[in-house]
This record gives sequence, C-alpha cells and structure tokens, in this order.
Amino acid sequence: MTAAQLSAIASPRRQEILRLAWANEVTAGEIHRALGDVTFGAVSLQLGTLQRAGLVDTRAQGRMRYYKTRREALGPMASVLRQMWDDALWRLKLAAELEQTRRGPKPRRKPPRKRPRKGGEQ
Amino acid sequence: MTAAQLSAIASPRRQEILRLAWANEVTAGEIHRALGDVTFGAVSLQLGTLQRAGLVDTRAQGRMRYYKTRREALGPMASVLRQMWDDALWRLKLAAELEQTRRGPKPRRKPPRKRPRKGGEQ
DNA sequence: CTGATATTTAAGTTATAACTAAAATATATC
DNA sequence: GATATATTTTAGTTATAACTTAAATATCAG
Repeated sequence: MTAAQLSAIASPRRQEILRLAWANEVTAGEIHRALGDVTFGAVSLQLGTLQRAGLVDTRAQGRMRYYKTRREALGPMASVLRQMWDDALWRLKLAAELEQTRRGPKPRRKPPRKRPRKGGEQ
Repeated sequence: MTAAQLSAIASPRRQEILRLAWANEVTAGEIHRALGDVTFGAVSLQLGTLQRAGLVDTRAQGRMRYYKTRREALGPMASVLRQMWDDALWRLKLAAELEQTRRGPKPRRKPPRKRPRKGGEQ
C-alpha cells in the first residue's frame, strides 16, 4: 500500500467506483450511469486516478473500456472497505456525508461563450 | 474504521503526527518542534482533526496537552501504516512527495495590516 | 467518407484542505 | 495583578481536488 493508493481510496467518489467494479468488470459508461449525479468526464478522470494508483485493471474492447478493482493491490484495505460498505448504516452515513462534502462547481445555468479550438473563425 | 477516519489517515501531515505519537504520548509543542516546517497553529488544527476522528487520545496536564495515537481505533490500518513507515524507501518517497504536494499559502513577506479585535482604536 | 457512440482530454469554476499570522484562552510563576 | 508559556481559535490566503462543458480521439456501422 502506497501513499498515493491510500489517498485514492480515501475519496468517497472513488470508493463508490471501486465498489461498482468490485466483483465484475464494468465499463466506464456503466459506472457513469450507476452514479447518476456526475458527468462522464468526471468519472473518466477518477478512473484515471484509480488506474495511476494501480487500483483498477483496464481492458479495452471495441470502443468500451472495462474496469475492475484490483483487490490484490488493496491488501488489508480490501476487507476494511468491505466492512465499511457492509455496515448497515453505511448508506445513511454516505448520504449524510455527501450532503455535507459536496465538491466542485455548482451546475451552470447560463450557456458559456463558444470556446473555439484548433483554428477557430479568426 | 469510518470514512472520517480513513480520510484523516490519508493526509501525509497527519500521518507524521500519528507516527510521532505512536509509542508514547507527546505534547503538542513537541510535535510542533519535531515537524519543524509548520506553525504551532497548523499543528493544533491537525490535532483537532485527529481527535474528532477518534484517532488520538488527549490528556491535559498543567498547560500542556499530551497526545497519543489510538492504535486500537486503527484496526488493520495500524499495520498498514507501520509497513509504509518501515519501508526503507519511505523517507525518500515522503521527501519527494512533499516536494510535489506542498499545500497552503507560501510564507508571507510583508507584515500584514493590524487587525484589531474586540474593541479596537475606533 | 459520414454519422453515431464511447471515452479521454482540455480548460475553466468552485469548494475546501492546509496553511499563515495574530488574537484569545488557560495555566503557571512571580 | 503582571508576565511568561502552552495551546486553541479566528480570520484570511493559497493550492488543489472535484467538478463542469466542450473539444478531441477512437471505434463502429452504414
């Protein structure tokens, strides 16, 4: 267990992802749809963090990518996480904590200005 | 192990404090002097976080406060942390990571304006 | 090739963690 | 009381994590 792995595991959002990819491999899109309250881009960034920490395996097939939690990389942390999730109060705690620890910008209302890329209409 | 405890443990600075208070109880001042690169105020705030997470015991004696890591609260995390610290590469890794993950404001140069409190010279 | 779908990457926003200096609090000593 | 020391608390700063939208990339189907 490295420092990067420990800090990756500490994030509630990444824990949710690890839990979804715990038993079977799942695609990035499936994770996105299961989470529901976050954009695809955000999910992809978190998956990148987990992969760089060595906590998930990736397998590309066609245009999908399958992710799976590397439980062997978690060592004793695997059962620690499972115990947290198995706790009957876990869902309630999680809900309460998400309410308090919401991160990032609020959803935008105004459509932002066009941001041209790679040789715009200049 | 709760979510708050896991996130408390993930911080390198708080890990350093847990390590200093691992075997014997130490005062806040001793921790401050051992760390060396941080103010007393910052140390005190981190100690408060650790205490609220239930990861340290506190004992007041005179004007000092003694802190001690609650290893029984760490469960399997205790050996995880010890293994990280026992790793021969730990110090090098930590130094390299601190270089990259330095947090908070840079030390100030200009003396800030007087900030009167509780009935200033108005 | 065009268009659709899956995902990553880029650039920008916001909330928050970790810090700072200084004021406040508490205790000990004179 | 006054002064010194140990610690906590407050208010403000900065760096960063987690998000956003949109562009880019890649693959598939026609």
